[in-house]
Amino acid sequence: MKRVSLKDIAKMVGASPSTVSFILNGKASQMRISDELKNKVLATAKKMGYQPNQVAVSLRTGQTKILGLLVEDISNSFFASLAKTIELEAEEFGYKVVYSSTENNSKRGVELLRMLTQRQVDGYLITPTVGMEEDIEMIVRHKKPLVLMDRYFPGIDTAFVQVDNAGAVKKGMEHLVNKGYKKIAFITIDSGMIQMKQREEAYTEAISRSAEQKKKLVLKVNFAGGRELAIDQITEFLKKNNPDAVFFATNYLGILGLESIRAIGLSIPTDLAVVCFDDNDIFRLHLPGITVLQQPVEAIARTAIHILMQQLGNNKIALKKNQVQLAANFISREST
Amino acid sequence: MKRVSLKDIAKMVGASPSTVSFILNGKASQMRISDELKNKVLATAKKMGYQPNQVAVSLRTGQTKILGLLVEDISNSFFASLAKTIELEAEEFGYKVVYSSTENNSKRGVELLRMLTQRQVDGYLITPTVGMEEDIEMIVRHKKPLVLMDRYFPGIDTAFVQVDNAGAVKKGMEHLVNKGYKKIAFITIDSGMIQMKQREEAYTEAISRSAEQKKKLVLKVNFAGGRELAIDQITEFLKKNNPDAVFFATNYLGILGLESIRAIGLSIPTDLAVVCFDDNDIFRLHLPGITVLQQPVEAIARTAIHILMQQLGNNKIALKKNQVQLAANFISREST
DNA sequence: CTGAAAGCGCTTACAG
DNA sequence: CTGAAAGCGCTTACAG
Repeated sequence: MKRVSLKDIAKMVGASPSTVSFILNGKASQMRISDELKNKVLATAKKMGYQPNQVAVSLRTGQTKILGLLVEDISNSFFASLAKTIELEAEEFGYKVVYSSTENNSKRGVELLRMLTQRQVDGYLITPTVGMEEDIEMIVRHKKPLVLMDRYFPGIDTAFVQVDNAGAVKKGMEHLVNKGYKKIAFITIDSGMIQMKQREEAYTEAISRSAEQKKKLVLKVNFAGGRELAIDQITEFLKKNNPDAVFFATNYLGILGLESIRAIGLSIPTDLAVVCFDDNDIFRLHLPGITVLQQPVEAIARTAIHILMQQLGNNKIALKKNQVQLAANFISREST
Repeated sequence: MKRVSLKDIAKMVGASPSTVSFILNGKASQMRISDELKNKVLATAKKMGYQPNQVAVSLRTGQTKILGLLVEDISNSFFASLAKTIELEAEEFGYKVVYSSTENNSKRGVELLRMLTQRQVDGYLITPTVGMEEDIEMIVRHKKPLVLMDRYFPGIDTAFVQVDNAGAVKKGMEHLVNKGYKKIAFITIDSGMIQMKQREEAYTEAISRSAEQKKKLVLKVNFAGGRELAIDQITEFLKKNNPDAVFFATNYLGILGLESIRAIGLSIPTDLAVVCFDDNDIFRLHLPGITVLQQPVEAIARTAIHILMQQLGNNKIALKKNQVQLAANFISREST
């Protein structure tokens, strides 16, 4: 069964395709088309189950009404809720979102970006990885609507929205210091991306200000070997350095860290206090509950969409800034 | 900066658009185009950063090379990893996947389905909700490639892939019975979809076979009131009926249930044993670990893609069946 | 008030 | 070996 086209309907009612197109697009009165013809066309379209071919519409109008969203990993809870909120927000403006995961692999990221370009998306929402600089610059040069999220490239002038990483880590560190912890470790990943640098710098800064702790204690976990090896790295680090508190720089590090802490047999917070960046069902349900810096995911998504919509000329509200940092929420639980 | 088209390149090198098209599509030798021209075209395309307009290609060829995936909720870990595996598998066959969440809302589901149709996806992978019957039938009538996942409509003849729900619940119930539990409750949702019915029926069946337990003990949680109210329903049910074991029918019910159990102050498994359908980071990390029936997510995704590819005529391997049930993995932890 | 025509950017049978 | 032409299904300025 072939799908019915505009032309089919035109033939059926004995009008021209253009007239049918006007009617179906709600321009009947504007084009002073008779109500009789209008109703006939509408009825026929409905009866025949007409669905416009969006591919043709897109080619003709130059607009796909699709936004391309690239996140690091859609199966990570932070990115999943980011994607979900963005999808819902975009719908409000009549846009559909297609999303994919870069898996933090720049080759994959670049390929996906090109694919989005070839599919003619109207705008881009990207959490870039190292290595995507050139392709991002290309989008900027083409003056395509673009908002980076969670991170950005300091050397490239684009809109972006992220959590205030420095402020969040500062808040967490102050909490630990005030509670009297004197040997606070920071566990992060070996990444060149700005958001991880910001977090680590804030830790370094906090230590340099501390009267009690003189030495940084940083582990950069290498993920190349997979999950088990990552846990081993954390275990070894904790055993060797014996900190009294640990700050995990991302939610997945925190999850691995909890496994590691359990394997060693340390009890939280007596042997070791724990703070983690990003909230998560696991941290809430864990016994004891884990103290976290929760990212304002919904606000990040909403802000990103608003900035993008402004670039697309779809927004009434004029935003002042297109480079935004939003404060994290400090949630104190029993782990500290 | 406008994007460069085939025609631009043709003009640039002084050849016709058709020749350029053949070269760019790797048909140069087949069309006996001179190596000189070929290299010139390739070099020019590269230099000018040519990217084919897939919208135009799709309109012309009638193929988008896009699959539409509709899951219940992408921020649920089960569906997130399903989506991820499907995306990866589809890539192997040269297809891109666009996905969305129905949120178990049939109106939304139907709208999304139409949107996929209008976008001319080449095939559909759907976890349907109640109320999508008509639109699913429409797809079947149009003979569009379609595979349902996780559930299906008994009255509509489509391909589908799901876990063996009955077998999984049976396995879990036998485990509980063998461990000596005599008052086993089943907590599920108030859903008309087949997969939930299958799970509940298997519970009923197990109870009817049991020598020790005569009466079913079933709670159907109503989600309309949101998360907190759902927890309240579980709390009240557990307090009132005081079972010695509870079987949660989905992962999100299990998570809510753990909160509820904690709120009541019951200890697992002494006061109450727990088994849950679907595995999850939380169940693995929970103290005590939660015994689960893990769905073979990757196998489900792979099987679904293979069936779809067969329908699309892309597969070498001939599958015998297009309605598949796959066994769950029983993972015993400390909660039972 | 309504229709014929051009064109979006491609691919591919057809002609030479 | 290469080019001119048709056509995918729409939208929209133009003509009457």
